[in-house]
Amino acid sequence: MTDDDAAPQRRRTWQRDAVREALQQQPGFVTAQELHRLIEDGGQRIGLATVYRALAALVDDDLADTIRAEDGDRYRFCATEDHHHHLMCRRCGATVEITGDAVELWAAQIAAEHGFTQVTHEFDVFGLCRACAGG
Amino acid sequence: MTDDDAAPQRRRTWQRDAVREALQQQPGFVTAQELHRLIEDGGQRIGLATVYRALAALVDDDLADTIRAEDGDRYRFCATEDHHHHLMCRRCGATVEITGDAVELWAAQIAAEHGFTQVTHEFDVFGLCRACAGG
DNA sequence: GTTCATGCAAAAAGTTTGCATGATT
DNA sequence: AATCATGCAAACTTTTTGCATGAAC
Repeated sequence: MTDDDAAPQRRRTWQRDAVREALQQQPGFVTAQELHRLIEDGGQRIGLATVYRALAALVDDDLADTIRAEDGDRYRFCATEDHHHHLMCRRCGATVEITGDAVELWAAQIAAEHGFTQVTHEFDVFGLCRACAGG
Repeated sequence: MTDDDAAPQRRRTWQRDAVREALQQQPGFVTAQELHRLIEDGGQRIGLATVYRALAALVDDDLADTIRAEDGDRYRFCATEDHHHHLMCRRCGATVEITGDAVELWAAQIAAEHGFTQVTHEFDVFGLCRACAGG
């Protein structure tokens, strides 16, 4: 049960700050590459690998959230520390964060019943938002 | 509203049959590569690209379903079987089908609350099964 | 001064595509 | 005979990693 929570002594660099800030400024989900372009368009030169590493660190620290999209993994700043899920519009990408303790518990229970450990789960709801469905 | 349902005249080949059959025999989600290996292990030589193309055709014909996993896109045969979810071992791939009316209802309710329509959802639980957790 | 982060380029990993050959209708 | 599918390899995309340099502690 050795947690890999052994906080690996995170150093503050302007690159990491830039990634976090750029991520926070985004309303929705962005890919690492989009974020990289955003930062460079802002006049700061930064390596793509650094963006990936910074994002991985943020996710590891539960400060960012990730989902897998068609064009790659998308990240979003996520101050809420709880695990939560998303309701996303298939058409315009509008996203609503949803939390559901019931589902968390249910997933854990199902897993336990079957003897599974180190459980994670993915739960996302897709649909058409009112605006996009709009007649 | 022009659907791209212009069925492009699909020809029957043993490769396409093999892919469909192999997919149907899998209880859970499989990657194209896993499917490719399964077919070849079954004694039939088939190109990986062919497996990808066959899967794309099945998805296009609504005969298969896809989700994005850590190790790539995973497919499952999806002929009108009722909606259910999976508990899958990250290590050995053992899969348990789980049903949860509560979650179905909850998803629908959340979506409705936010004015979303034409709702679908993905819910899968991943963990280590007892055997793989071993020790 | 030590340790960790950066940046680049190369490597992985998964998927798609071009093209000549072969199979299906 | 005319198409469409296959197979291979090469191209592509996204993400990760090795390693030398540079920054943070």
